[in-house]
Amino acid sequence: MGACALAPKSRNFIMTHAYRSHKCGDLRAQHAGSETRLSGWVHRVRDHGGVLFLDVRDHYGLTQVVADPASPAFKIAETLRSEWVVRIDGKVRVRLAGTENKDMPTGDIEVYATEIEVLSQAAELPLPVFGDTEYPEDIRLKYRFLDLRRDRIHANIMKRGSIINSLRRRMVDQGFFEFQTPILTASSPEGARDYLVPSRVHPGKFYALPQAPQQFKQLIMMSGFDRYFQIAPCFRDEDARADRSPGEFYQLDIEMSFVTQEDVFNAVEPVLRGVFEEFGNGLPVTQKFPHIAFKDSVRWYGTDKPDLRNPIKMQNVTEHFAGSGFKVFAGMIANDPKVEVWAIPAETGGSRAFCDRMNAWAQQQGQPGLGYIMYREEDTQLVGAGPIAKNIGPERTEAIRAHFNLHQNDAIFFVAGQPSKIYKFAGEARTKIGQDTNRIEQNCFKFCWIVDFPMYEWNEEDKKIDFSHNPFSMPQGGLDALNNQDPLTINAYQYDIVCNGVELSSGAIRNHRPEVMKKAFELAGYSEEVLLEKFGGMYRAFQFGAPPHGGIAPGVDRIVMLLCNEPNIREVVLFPMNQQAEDLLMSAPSSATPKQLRELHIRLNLPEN
RNA sequence: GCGGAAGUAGCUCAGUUGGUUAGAGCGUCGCCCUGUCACGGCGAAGGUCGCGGGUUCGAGCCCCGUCUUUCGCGCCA
Repeated sequence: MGACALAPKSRNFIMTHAYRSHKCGDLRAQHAGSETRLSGWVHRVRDHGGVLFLDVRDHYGLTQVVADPASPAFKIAETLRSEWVVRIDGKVRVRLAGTENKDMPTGDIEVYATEIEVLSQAAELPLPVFGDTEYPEDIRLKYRFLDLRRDRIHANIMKRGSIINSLRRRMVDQGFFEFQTPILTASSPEGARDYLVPSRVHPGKFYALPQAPQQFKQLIMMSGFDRYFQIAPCFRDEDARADRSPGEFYQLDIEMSFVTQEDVFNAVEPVLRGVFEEFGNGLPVTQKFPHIAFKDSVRWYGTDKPDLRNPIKMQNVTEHFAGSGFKVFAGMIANDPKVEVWAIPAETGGSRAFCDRMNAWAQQQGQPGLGYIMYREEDTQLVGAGPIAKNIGPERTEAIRAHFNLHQNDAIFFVAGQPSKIYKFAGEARTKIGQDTNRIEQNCFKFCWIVDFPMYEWNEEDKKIDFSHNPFSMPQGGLDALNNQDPLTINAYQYDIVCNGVELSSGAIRNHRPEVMKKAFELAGYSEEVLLEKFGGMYRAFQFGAPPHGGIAPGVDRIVMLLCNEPNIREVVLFPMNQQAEDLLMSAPSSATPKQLRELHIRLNLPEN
């Protein structure tokens, strides 16, 4: 470190700084014999009566300080407690032979204290900094400043910062430019619930915090800029999940002009791959992200965010069951042309115990059960066992085996029904089978693009067509498709990046043609008036020469979660809110004063109790 | 809004079938200890068992309600 290389050995220089000549991670054997001044927190005290050890910690590291009765600092040293803040003057010396600590970078030396000044005392700790015990969330959040002193989360937050720096550098290196978009803006009628901010100047009117800078980044393209990015705060008033902060989160927001979908992929893929290679502790990262159509992803993996570390790929095996002796499936297929049978191969799952366990699990999930065939060797022949194999007969059993190239002691499970009703359960079964047969690859980052999302979906509740994702996406086939195709069959130039089953980002090539946009909204039941009223600024901009453009927005918090190997987003956020969207440290949200409310022309109408 | 789990000392947890004075480790306080790095030893303080109600001769334990935290569902274009 620079400081240690520059620090001269003269005592005079050391005393020119009030708090430190070195940081707590600086000192090495080469410094032995020199004077030093350290400041930091008392991490741990080991008092042997005649000799006393203090581990002194700062942001940079830990140094062992020693005092004995011969030292003038001894009396004060004996009074020190955990997390007090101290300034230590002393002499660096090599530790006695055999007492070095190989686990500490500074473990070859210690500082013999000659003077100790207590800079701050600490009350009894509600949350110990030392050690790696788990603590309840509310205490950690209330005393976040103590929690953040702890190793793991301190390192996570630093890693987060480094990752964001790296993302910025990689974007800038590719010719992107960072823009700032407004925080106080207009409510957008689609999507998540908005956070509203009352206007003092305009009684009864409200700003909204942006759910994402979506419209702004498109307007930046229409304003003649190109290659926008921003580490953008986004605000959504929706409930939390382990991987979803309530209230606010950050996106690497990106938009580019004159691009096709491939151009966006080529810009973003190296950034993510690079950052995962840089910060992923050397774990292998997918080199070329495969493209998987939304439709295929659902059929193969039962989800639009597949975990490709799980090698299991489902297949449609309806033909093997149509007209077969397994009457349950055969009957379903005969009665409803939409019914399909999906098969989930389970290598090494061919034991009665495993299949029964899966079946019981399925019933616990509210399913009638989970049919299966087990393959076993009998008289050098591979045969199928279990009720289904008996019912469909050896020929079909063998055809299914051959289709999946199954071997002895493998099994295969079946789910039947309309795809839209079974895909979710089938996906869960795939995950469970992968986990329970130990087939999920560990220690790697498996990426893919999910492409060709449907433009619309059927809203069963309101009996109408809805935008399935982003209403600003360009439909594949353009106006022609909107005019002539069944809307539910139209795909959009809309895509997601998925890593290890985590949806990292979604993006789209935008709809930049006003007539296409008008038609697209019309199909979802919105008139031009609504379009003008809700998206007036952007719709107007489309009338004055909008470039073709598109973008994407990877979620920064989730990237950091994956790279820190943390299952909970609060472990990678400095000052997170709890699940009820409360900041227990700052006590937010809190009541407003009557004066504040009066200025804002707000009268409260609180619920009972 | 709904469902699962948890709530016992400052902190992490144990607590048997409902039965005497609710325990341990860490921390705190006091005493001892000259080579520890999870230092060690002796001792002490520290509890409305989340809260309210019920059942019972008797409740940390059983029942009902409620609050808090968390995980999931809904929600998140």
